[in-house]
Amino acid sequence: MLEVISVRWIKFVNVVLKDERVVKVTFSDNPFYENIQSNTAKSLKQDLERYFSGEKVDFSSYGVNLSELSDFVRVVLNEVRSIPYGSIITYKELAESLNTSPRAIGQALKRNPTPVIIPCHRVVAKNGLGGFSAGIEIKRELLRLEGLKL
DNA sequence: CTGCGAGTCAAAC
DNA sequence: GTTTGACTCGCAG
Repeated sequence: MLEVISVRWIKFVNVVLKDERVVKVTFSDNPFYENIQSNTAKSLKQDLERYFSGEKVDFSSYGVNLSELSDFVRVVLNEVRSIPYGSIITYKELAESLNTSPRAIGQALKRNPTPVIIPCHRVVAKNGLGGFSAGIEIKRELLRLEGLKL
């Protein structure tokens, strides 16, 4: 069962669900054709709309499908999911808590298929912003939504 | 301030 | 095997 959510923001944010688990999040200039059936998808759409209008929303209760990723990436992304709304951590700090290196963390984050749901934008460089697979301006705006500025 | 080299480690080639 | 980063640190100019 495949479902699609598309909500308007500075760009359209498109979320693809498979069997009520998030498999992919993308950003685009035009909306995706929606297909919303399950209660999970309905509730997620509402949560996304609330989040992008500036409300504090926690996505950690939604299921995510990470089966195509390596073990290392899964471990990193799981750790990232525990970062609370409105707070940030550096690549270095994440690396230290997982006994690896900042660059390896960056590699793993780049492979995050579901930005926002897995809040990889809350991981920043020690001095500055770091990068973002969907574009650095998206990351900056996500942080601003959560009341942070860099 | 800016630039460069080295350390680091998973992924990609 | 070698190269390449969503990084960081230290040390020159």
